[in-house]
Amino acid sequence: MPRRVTHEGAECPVARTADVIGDRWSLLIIRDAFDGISRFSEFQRNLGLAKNILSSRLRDLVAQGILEVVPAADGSAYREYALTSKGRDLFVILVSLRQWGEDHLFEPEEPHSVLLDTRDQQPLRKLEVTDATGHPVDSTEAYVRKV
Amino acid sequence: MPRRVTHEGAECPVARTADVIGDRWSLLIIRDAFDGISRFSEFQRNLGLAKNILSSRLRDLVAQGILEVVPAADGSAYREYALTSKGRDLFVILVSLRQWGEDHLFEPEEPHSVLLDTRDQQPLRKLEVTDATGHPVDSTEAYVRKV
DNA sequence: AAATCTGGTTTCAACTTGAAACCGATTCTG
DNA sequence: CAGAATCGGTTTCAAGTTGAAACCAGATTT
Repeated sequence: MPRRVTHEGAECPVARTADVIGDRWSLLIIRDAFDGISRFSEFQRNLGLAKNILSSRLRDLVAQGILEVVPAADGSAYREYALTSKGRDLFVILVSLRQWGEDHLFEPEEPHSVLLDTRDQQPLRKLEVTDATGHPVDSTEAYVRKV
Repeated sequence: MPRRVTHEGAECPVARTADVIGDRWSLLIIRDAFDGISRFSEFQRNLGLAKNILSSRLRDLVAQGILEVVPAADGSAYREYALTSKGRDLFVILVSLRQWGEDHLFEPEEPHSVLLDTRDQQPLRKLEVTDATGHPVDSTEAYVRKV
């Protein structure tokens, strides 16, 4: 029986991360959470996904400790979903996805949303992979050492 | 009929990127490609996924311009898959996934593979989101401006 | 008190995934 | 050079996942 393959126990951090957020909806839910979305109905309206799928994804993200359920900020009896510290640390991943998409998935003049620094309203600087001393490193100058 | 929802035309670069690589296998195939894997059978052995799925994912990645088919380096009649320039630009995404996984998905003493700088054998520096002047910015200090 | 909104769960069909069998072309082996 | 093994897939089919829509209980609004 073809159970969903999992990499929970993988020695490769990329594999484990892909296992947790390597799914279109999870990534978009997290993106919306960074944009301040917190209620079930807001996620649903904004993403246009089926409620059962949203329900399942939110449950998974809470189970992973990426989101947590908190009482509604407006004092009502409803619940809200908020990023945990672990979830907020996904920010750099979202930024890397955004920057790659901007560079490779839009036509030169095609408009897209932009992520701006609140202080100066300027776009953020391009992420850069660097070595221990801060010098740029590209993929040919690094290798994975197996555990 | 529930056709696979797509965000090809989304105004949000994160959504478009998630559409292209937001899938467990694609991400792992790309990871392996960075590790120098290039042949169908190598990917299959290394990832342990079904051949039909691998075939389908490779086809998609080639269609997206992330991989390209090239003649085998050993002069045989077989083909190989190589990262394109667009594919190599995914490096920073892989690094961000790796670093988050290292920080949040392993127990303190649990071993995992590490990405090292070829020159000095040291781990790479932690990625940092910064503003236009290079100062660190966290998710609360940035916002998305819709197009 | 009735109507509506919220946050789901259930149901069921279509689609995707995965394992295994199969296959033609290429390469290795004796 | 014949036969065996490897390579790079495709086909088949069952099981799992996704999605739309209906449904529902509790909270809120009118």
